[in-house]
Amino acid sequence: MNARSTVSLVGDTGRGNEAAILNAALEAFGAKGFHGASMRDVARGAGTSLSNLYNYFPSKSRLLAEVLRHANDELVTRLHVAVDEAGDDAVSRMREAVRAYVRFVVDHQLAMVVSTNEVRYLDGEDRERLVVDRDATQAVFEQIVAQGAASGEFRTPHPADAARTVLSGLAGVAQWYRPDGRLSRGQLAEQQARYALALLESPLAH
Amino acid sequence: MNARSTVSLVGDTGRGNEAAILNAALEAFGAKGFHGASMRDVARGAGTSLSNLYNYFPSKSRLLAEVLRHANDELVTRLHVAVDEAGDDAVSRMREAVRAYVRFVVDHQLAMVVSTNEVRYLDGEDRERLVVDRDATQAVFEQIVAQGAASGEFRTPHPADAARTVLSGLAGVAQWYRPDGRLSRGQLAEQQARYALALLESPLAH
Amino acid sequence: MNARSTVSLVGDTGRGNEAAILNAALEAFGAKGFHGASMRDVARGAGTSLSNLYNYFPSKSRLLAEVLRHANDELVTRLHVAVDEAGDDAVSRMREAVRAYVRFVVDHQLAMVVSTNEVRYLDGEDRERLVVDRDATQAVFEQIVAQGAASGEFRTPHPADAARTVLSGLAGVAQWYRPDGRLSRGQLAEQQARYALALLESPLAH
Amino acid sequence: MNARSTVSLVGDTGRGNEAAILNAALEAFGAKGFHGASMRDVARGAGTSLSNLYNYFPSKSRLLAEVLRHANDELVTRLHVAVDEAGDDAVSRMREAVRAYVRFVVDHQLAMVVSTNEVRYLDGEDRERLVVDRDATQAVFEQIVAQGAASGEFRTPHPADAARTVLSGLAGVAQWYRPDGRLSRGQLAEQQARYALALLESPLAH
DNA sequence: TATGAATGAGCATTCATTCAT
DNA sequence: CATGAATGAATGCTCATTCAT
Repeated sequence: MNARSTVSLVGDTGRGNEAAILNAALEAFGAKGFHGASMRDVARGAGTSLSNLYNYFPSKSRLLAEVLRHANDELVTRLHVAVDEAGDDAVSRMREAVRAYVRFVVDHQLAMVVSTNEVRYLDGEDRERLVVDRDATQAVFEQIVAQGAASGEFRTPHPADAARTVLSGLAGVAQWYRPDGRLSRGQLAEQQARYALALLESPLAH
Repeated sequence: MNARSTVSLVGDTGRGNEAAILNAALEAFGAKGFHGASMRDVARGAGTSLSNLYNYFPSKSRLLAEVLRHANDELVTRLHVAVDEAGDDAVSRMREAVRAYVRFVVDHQLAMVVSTNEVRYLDGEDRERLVVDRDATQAVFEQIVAQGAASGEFRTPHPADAARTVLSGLAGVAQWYRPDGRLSRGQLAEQQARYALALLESPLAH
Repeated sequence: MNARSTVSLVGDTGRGNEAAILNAALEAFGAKGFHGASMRDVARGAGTSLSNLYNYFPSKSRLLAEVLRHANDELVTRLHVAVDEAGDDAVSRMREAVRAYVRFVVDHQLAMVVSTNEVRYLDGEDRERLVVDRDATQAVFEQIVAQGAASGEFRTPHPADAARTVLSGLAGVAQWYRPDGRLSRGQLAEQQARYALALLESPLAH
Repeated sequence: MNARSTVSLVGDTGRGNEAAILNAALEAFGAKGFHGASMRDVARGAGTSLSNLYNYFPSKSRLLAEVLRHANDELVTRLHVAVDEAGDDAVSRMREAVRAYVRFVVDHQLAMVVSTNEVRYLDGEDRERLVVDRDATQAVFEQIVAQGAASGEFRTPHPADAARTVLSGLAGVAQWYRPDGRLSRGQLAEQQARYALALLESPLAH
């Protein structure tokens, strides 16, 4: 009941082996880390030749950047859909945001882990771009917290700090989650939502 | 007022260059990651020759293990002192535990970051030993949460899950903390304590 | 008249630098021994880069194994041709076998020396394979001795022991032979044949 | 009946750890070859520290030289004793020489193997000295063969060549001998003596 | 004698990347 | 797009040797 076969992060891009390479890179970076994984590892995983990698990505670093971009895009998309479909109050919106985040972590744990652990190895320009994209996610949460603080739904002071702490906890899920764990995907999402709302000192939450 | 010059994690061990090597390794692994940093980097940082490193540690992997062991020992020691000196109620104990943890993160952020990011590169045996040691820390938090749940101080269900989430958030601090940030060390500790108690649904906490 | 420029052991294999690498390895291992010669020595001798060696052979040990395999193949081939072309009696067959062996030693002394001295450094699996191949050579001699013993051509008891001793002496030739020595290739072969037949106690031999 | 526990080549020299070091070096060079064995291996085997080795021998190369010198001294001594105690005729003398040689091979196989395989790694001067010492051994055999050729006991022409071939075969014994083999030490010696005399075309030998 | 710490050179091997085809 | 061969730089690690004690 609990099982959920992880699905490839990147679907066919309409460009030959591109998706296979990106997914193999995700796998390799996830298993051995950016510096621990070699381009040969990636090529082997993608079922293509080493040199062919360079027909798609000009460098290992750019390959990592693309992997992380795809991961972040997927997360952001899910987040926006969830928040848009939620009710108007901050509690509902936060609950849906947390749920969506947790579901992403469960569906694409490896992508989440790699995103967390390997950003630091991005080249300057790519790093900055990703930081900006990540800030968008953070902004979603901050805005909800701020809304709740204004409406009295959340009593925590310093909305930005609190939002960051909530996100820290959510990102942390990827580090310990195991698909065969006690909680189902839905239960895990529910639990994390409760933690978030409690942390934000929502008087109605429990 | 906010500044606090980070102090070496490892003090003189009474064995030649050992402390210098451990501290240089921490620095190097922190800056470039385990696989990104070379033994030459470590040697340079320690002011000794590459080959001399191997008179102290038989491999890069064992060097990492020793760095992480020292870091964890320091954290565990601080934690136990803090909890022992706290009052008897769960709220006080949790507050002190969180404060001690945050102070460790601030004092030894690099050690904390490396501990979080590079454990995965430990060899089998070393990995297991560290996991055991880490579980001791987790046990401290779990026990406090369980105590609070029993006494009614915390209303959160599933003490173990909640404790893990609190710890996730605290470990996360090391990833974004900057010494020149808005909050002083004490304020940061206070804030995190509040988040933790709120998350645990302590009715008296705020 | 005596000179005979040693010819490369390995001819073009149709795969880029492979033959050049094998021959350079033979030269290097012969000059400095397996552990005394470095892959850099081999690369230099083959006129290619160090790293390119690994596009052909996955390790120094496997490179040695291939060198020895080529050497043994050549010896075995020559031996079989010689014995097949000899008369039916044991004396003729032994004489031709010894002659062929000696000619191989003279033509590929280095290969012979390396085969003798460096087998021990082969990895388990490669070692076993070569031992099997070598046993084939020994079997050729044993069988001839056995035939001669049965027909009365050789009066030595224990054909297997005698065959081994003959082979020991032949292999020993590679250790002291000098191309500028007193005896020509043919004379040397003749002399060794006489020694072998005498050792086997062939009444007609002299 | 066949067993004969190999005894240390070098007995106490009256100089601290010297004998232990020499024997450990023999063991190490025998197991891994001169370049494959490290001074650390030798130190470990001798139960002393790495640096202490240099109080006894100024270099690895000189250590090898001393090992080989001790081995050759023992062989030469045994050989001279055997020949001196033999009768006056060439056949008896040759038989005793071969017997003594074989017994040395059996008693100190490792020393024999190392002598054969690692001489080539000796430094110029040490190499020359050992070659001279070895020539003494060869001279013993040559002289016996020459005597036998003169007296008609041996009918082989070219005494020097024949002597060399006999010695080649004897040295070869060390490469294949196993203490648990079919033949006892005495039987092996007898067999080799028969081979030698046959090779030398001694009409009375069989 | 004996040791532990130190070192510079060297080792086999792997790396990301390039290029001719 | 795809490949196999090629390369220079780097990697973790070991080496014989030295030296202060």
